[in-house]
Amino acid sequence: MRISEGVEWAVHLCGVLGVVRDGYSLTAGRLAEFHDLPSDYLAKHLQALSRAGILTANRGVSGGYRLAKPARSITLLDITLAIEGSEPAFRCTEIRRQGPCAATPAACKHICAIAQAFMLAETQWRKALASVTVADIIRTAASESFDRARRQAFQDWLNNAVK
Amino acid sequence: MRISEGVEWAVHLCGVLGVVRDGYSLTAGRLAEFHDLPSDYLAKHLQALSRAGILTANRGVSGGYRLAKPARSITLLDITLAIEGSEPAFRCTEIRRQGPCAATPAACKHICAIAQAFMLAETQWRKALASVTVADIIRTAASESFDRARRQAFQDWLNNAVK
DNA sequence: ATTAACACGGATGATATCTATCCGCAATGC
DNA sequence: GCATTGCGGATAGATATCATCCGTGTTAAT
Repeated sequence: MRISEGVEWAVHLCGVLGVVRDGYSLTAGRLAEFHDLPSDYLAKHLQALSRAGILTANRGVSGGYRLAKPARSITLLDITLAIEGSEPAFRCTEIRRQGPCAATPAACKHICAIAQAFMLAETQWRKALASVTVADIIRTAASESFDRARRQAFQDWLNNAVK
Repeated sequence: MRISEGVEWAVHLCGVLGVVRDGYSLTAGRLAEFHDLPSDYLAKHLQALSRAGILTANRGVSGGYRLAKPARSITLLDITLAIEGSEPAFRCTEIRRQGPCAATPAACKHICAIAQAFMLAETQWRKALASVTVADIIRTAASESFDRARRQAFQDWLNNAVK
């Protein structure tokens, strides 16, 4: 069981887009450059975020991506579901209906207790992710992972990269 | 992101083993038969459960598997970790250290806020799974998925399969 | 002692998913 | 027009999951 790397990329880059001045945007190429990621592949993920309504994309020579809504309104769950899809991690295959003591359709009126438990666990997981927004990430990262020099380098890079 | 089918199989079959009379056991072949699963592949998972101390295995002509501890002491988390391994689903690749504004080692003193959030979500997921035991599953399944006929068929099958 | 039944681990292959790249198309601003 | 960019499809390689087979060691019954 593993979450794809694309989720990590997407959250990081939503954080970057969250500090871009209103009305400006960054291209897929620039976003890839920022964390040295494979540009074409990252583009796929950005397109998924766009389809999910998390980013707004603009085509053409002055195009690029920006957040489709305020950073405080985008949760880690939103991003995760956009990249990974919304199917649950646990997929009940109803094996209770197989074998010599197979449950009859009538006996399967209730959802399997095992599936139930895993679904509940996944709900907890989703709740936790839904409680953290891109704005939260930006705030924490700004105070914990950006010293003076990096903050300056970031601003310089942004000013040059933004369109 | 998906949990392997083996987890579902393992929980179901731990439930079966949980109602076997003390001192008796079931072979991998019998367990596979019960839910019509690929016997050889299931065997791999049973071996993993054995290595994890969830099942006790006995070799030889009258061998087989039984629960290594009471059903109330085996959680869904125990089983999941035994099958899936204990690595977290979210693997931080520290991309903040890459690119033109890479964070210095000093700035990475704190864990990345993103990794932190995903780890916390995963902790919630684990908590939920740790709060459900095989005994709970047996109890719920018995009352919800076993009508009179199936209960009887199950007892008959067990009496014949057990050793 | 021989035999049959069983768990165990390694090796191997098939299938699916993830990662990555490339291409043509459509849209946009100069 | 023309360069730049997002978009989706096609493709291929890498990795993980699913599945099978085989030799070995162990056990109990004959």
